Amino acid sequence: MKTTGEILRENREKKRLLLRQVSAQLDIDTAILSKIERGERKATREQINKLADILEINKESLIVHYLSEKILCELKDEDFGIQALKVAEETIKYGATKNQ
Amino acid sequence: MKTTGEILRENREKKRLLLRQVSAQLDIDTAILSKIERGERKATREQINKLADILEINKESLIVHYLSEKILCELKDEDFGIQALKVAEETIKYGATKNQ
DNA sequence: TATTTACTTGACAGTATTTGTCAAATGTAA
DNA sequence: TTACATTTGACAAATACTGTCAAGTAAATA
Repeated sequence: MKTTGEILRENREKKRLLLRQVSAQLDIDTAILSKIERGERKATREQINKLADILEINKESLIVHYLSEKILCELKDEDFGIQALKVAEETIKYGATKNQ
Repeated sequence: MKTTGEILRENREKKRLLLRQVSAQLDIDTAILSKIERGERKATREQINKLADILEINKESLIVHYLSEKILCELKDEDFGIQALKVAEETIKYGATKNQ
């Protein structure tokens, strides 16, 4: 599966936009956006929203991509990651949010 | 479903241990353990390991509980949380780890 | 070849969040 | 009352996050 960064870069290039142009709209330095696209940094949740608008990417698909990448990163060294995901999924479905 | 904190407290009381005794083994103040049990703070990953040992709780079940709670907390305000979980699950199953 | 332009890299700074201590407050039982 | 367990909240230290900046690379072009 493509990384979020890859999707962002592909879509930016498809629109013929420069890092400079997009990062200006995000109000950050080009350096950060460059790193985000190459996977060296993570975008913030807010930046993802803006990027979907700027690059005209379907919001749901971008967000789902971003979130699942974040979750996978958190579980990458865990032996019981899949089990945890399943429990989390069941809990959401069941409706019991019960968060802090 | 029970919270991680509830499980920890139940098991500590089952073993007739005081906060003081357990927190000493964790090398933290009782205040923190108290907060962890009441869900006011999260345990660290390392503390969860130690707690499973100290309280003789099945490691897999405690870890799964802890991780899924963490994930749910992260997704609590997300509209597409379930979708993200499913994608994450598929990605893990598929074997493509591809993390940063 | 020298300039220009886009992007990349790494050192660094400011801020936010996490993780903890401590002391005082509360609750409870002897 | 005293003693002990737990809770609470103010605070401090450590860590992680988010960004800037300036110098570097690479490719196109005057």
